[in-house]
Amino acid sequence: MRYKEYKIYTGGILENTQQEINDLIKRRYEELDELKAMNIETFAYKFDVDSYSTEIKSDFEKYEQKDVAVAGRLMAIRKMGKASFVQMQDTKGRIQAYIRKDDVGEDVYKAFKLMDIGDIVGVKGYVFKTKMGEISVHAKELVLLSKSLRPIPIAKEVVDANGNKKVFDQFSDIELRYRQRYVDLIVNPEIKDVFAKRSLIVRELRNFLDGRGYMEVETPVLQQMYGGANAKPFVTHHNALDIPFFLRIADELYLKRLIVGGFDGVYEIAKDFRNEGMDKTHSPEFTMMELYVAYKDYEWMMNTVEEMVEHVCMKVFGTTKFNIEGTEIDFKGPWQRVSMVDSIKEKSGVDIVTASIDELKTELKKHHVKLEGNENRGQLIDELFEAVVEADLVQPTFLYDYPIEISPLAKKHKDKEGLVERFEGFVMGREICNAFSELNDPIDQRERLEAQSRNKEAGDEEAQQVDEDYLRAMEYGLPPTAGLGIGIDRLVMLLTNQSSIRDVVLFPHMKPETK
RNA sequence: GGGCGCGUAGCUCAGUGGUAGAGCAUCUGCCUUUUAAGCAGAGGGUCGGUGGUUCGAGACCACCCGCGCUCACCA
Repeated sequence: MRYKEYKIYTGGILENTQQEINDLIKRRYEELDELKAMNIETFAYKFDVDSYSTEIKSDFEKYEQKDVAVAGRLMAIRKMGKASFVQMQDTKGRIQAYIRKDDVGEDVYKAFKLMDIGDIVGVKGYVFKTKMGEISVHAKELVLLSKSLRPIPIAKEVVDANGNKKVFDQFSDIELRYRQRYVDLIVNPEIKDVFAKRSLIVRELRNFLDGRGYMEVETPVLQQMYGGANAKPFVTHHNALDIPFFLRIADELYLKRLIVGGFDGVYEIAKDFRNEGMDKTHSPEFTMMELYVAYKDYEWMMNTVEEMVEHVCMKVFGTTKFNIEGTEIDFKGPWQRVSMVDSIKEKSGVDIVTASIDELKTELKKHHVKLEGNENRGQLIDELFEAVVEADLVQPTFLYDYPIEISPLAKKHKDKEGLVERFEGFVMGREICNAFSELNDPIDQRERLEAQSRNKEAGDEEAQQVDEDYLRAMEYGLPPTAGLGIGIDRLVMLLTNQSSIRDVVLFPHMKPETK
């Protein structure tokens, strides 16, 4: 790691400190001392902002010669002796301020000379346009709001006549950008848009669901019994009860308990945790939206997903058409619908309804799929689907009717043996949602969970547990119910055209920094 | 976990075995409408870490740490 530790003596504030330090940081601490010696407040309490950079620039006629109060981080300082220009970056963008000794006063200008790129300042003054045509604030007052004690990895940028921004020496080290996202956000402000879009996407999901009358609820993160998905959990310990707790891997079983309890439509948008590997599409904690609606089935849910995604696209982006990694994708419904049986038959010629285990294995071998040897029929079919079909599901597509073995919480198909009423939505070859007609027969459910439990004993670490309380709830009566799960991170990845989950998560997990 | 690649100044990067470099940033001086401001000068390094090869290692070898891509695993 590039993290360094020094112990230095400056005779000042840094005496006997133990922290990352270099000449640039040392210099800033010295400036801090000098400013304090001048009775300058180096960390202020408040500043009343009344205007923002982009608004002043986009509505110049209204602001011209008017007094404004702006605040932001100094991103460029151009000193020309007794007058200077600075670029201030506020939450919306950047604006130039003109600092003239004659206007702000000798003392303030002297203090200004001790300010650095990265410092947060407030400026009060009037709006004008320079000789070169740049809309600026002519400062009458300049105050330091927060002294920055670390050099920020500043890049210079130039905007050409066409409005295209070119950045020089951009802060681009991926590791540092993730580890110090706060710096990334300062110096690469365009990424803020991805997170703003994420926020809007979640808001519009809520608006859609609330508009349908479904109730948002909160269910336990800490669970004595985990379930609702096949995954390895995180384990923690509750001291007072002296028992282990699992961090939830899904909301499903609690939400369906609420359907039992008489809520007809409930949803939750929350973090799930799975103790598995991390890569471009997997994060150990991720955000899931789950929705359960009583008296509906999976076909109804397909329509709902189409409407929901279309709603989000239109509200947030104003269109259903997206260019994702160079491919034109249209989320407008109706989406293509194809059964797993038909899609595999079309791509490989294999009829998974009649094929024997050996035939499935032979076909998988043709596609170079490595098997452990103990896969059941459903798992083999799923493998075959992933090998021959999944990557080709580019435009939004519902794939429906899954093998029963890999769907222990889904209702048996009303007339197709060995299958359940389940679908997943795919875009760009990636799964974006998973849904089914919920299994509401407690006797069937017990058999399925016990089969899972046997798998677990046979070594399947991700098999589900037999949740007796959930089975008890089901015995009281779960109405026919349609359920849905959407991975929010992956949906945001698609809609914002980001190829890594880490680029839609503000603080992605990293291995510890070593000193 | 396997394979490939990367790690040099605050940032972005050169440096193919012989005195550690550039641009920006920083510091000093000049400069009252500049804008990748300019001009003149200066400082700044455990070359990710530990061993090894060599007269000599930033470079070569081994191991370790971190990051990326990819495969495996996996929602």
